[in-house]
Amino acid sequence: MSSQKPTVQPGSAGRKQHISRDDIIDAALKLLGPNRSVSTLSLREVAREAGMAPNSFYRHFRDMDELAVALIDLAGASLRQIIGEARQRARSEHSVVQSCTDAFMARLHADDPLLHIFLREGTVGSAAFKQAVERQLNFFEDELRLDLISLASVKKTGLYEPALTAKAITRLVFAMGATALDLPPEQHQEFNRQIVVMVRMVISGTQVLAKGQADNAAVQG
Amino acid sequence: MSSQKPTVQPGSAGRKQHISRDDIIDAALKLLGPNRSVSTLSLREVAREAGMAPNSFYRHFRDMDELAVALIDLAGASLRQIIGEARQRARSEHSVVQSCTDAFMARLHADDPLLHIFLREGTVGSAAFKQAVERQLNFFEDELRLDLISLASVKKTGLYEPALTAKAITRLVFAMGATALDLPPEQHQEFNRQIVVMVRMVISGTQVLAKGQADNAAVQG
DNA sequence: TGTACATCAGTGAACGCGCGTTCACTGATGTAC
DNA sequence: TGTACATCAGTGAACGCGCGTTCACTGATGTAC
Repeated sequence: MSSQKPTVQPGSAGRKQHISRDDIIDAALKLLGPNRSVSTLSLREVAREAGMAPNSFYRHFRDMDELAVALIDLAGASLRQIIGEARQRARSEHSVVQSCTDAFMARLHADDPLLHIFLREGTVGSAAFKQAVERQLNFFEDELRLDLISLASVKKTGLYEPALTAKAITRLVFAMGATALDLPPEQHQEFNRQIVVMVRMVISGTQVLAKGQADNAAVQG
Repeated sequence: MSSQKPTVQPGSAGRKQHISRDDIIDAALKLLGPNRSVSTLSLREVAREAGMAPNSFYRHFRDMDELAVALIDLAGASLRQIIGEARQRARSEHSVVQSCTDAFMARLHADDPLLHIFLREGTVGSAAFKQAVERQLNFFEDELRLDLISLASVKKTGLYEPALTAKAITRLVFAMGATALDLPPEQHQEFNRQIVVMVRMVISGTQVLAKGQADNAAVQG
């Protein structure tokens, strides 16, 4: 039960039968935990945790950067699935935005290392890494954009620049989420409230701007 | 004119006369440039750039982390001064928010390494580092809060939770700024437009929420 | 003014360490005949 | 069912490197007398 030792079963001979990409990814995630940064992981450390020789790493990834990109893609896919489920659930019950925000924050407070990387380290690292993060964020923005459009159509409200609105909400929520990772649990509830209000501000704002635009057009037209 | 060599004057004997904290900070900034991350700087590298022996570093900083905190404090102070000047200028002329946003983005596109660190690396690093970033952000939020209050009072508009509004704007602008660092110059203008619209959304939103609140109170009172 | 001395910001040399990467290897697995 | 062989994911050993940190030192500067 020693917590830091690599997880190698005692009976295993010198040579591992098979190592998969997922084994390596799992090892990396185990090491990352809630507070460590990807950039502080070393190839040897990951190999050690995966119970394999350091040079075996190269059979699966070109370098640590490629591993980092894999982690981000995984994090994005995982989070999007969760948000997607929340979106489905919300169709019938209550506000889509509220439901998605709840799901996001539940995940946030679950201390998922994948999400931590996504939120924290999107702006540092190699160009490839940053592009991977940006790509995942764009997926979110795109799905949210569609939500906002259908929401506006149902509620008969305006919507000023849907793409920009989606971007603002996404970036705001992710930025706030990143700082929330360092918050003590007793502040989670207040934090959740703040996020919801902020999102409401942006949505109310986009409706006002849309209305202003429509009024203008009416005057001119 | 070789670009990467440490800046040591040829005539200097083995021993430096005097090394200041600022010399070390300058060396760090020179190394950081537009794209490198603080966490990739080594003590020896900074010392080399400053033209001093590695161990001399300890005469000025406990470790690299203390240097990083010093950089952040510097970045915050510098940016706040610029924003402060923009705020003063705006008093008479035009919108405070517009003016501050302009100043922020001008600075952003000036490739100031200090600002890069501030925007990019606020969510990684040691606890002390993250707290330093958070502290600087809170300064911004506080000043913006006061601006928003006086703005609302002048324009006779409502203001729902000034502190939260200020926080939303600050975080949104900084998050967008961080991603903007990787944008090619020809997209700067479009980016600036997006930021301004986003801020307008939040401000319009807070006014709507305040109005809703007031109406509610009127009905109940 | 001169001398003795304390201070302390600078230094050179050395330490042990973990790192990424390379090399030639090995042995399990699948396939052709 | 056997046998020979190709493939290739695994390995151990070794490399050179830059790192953070330590130690005892030195010599410029300021101060007391």
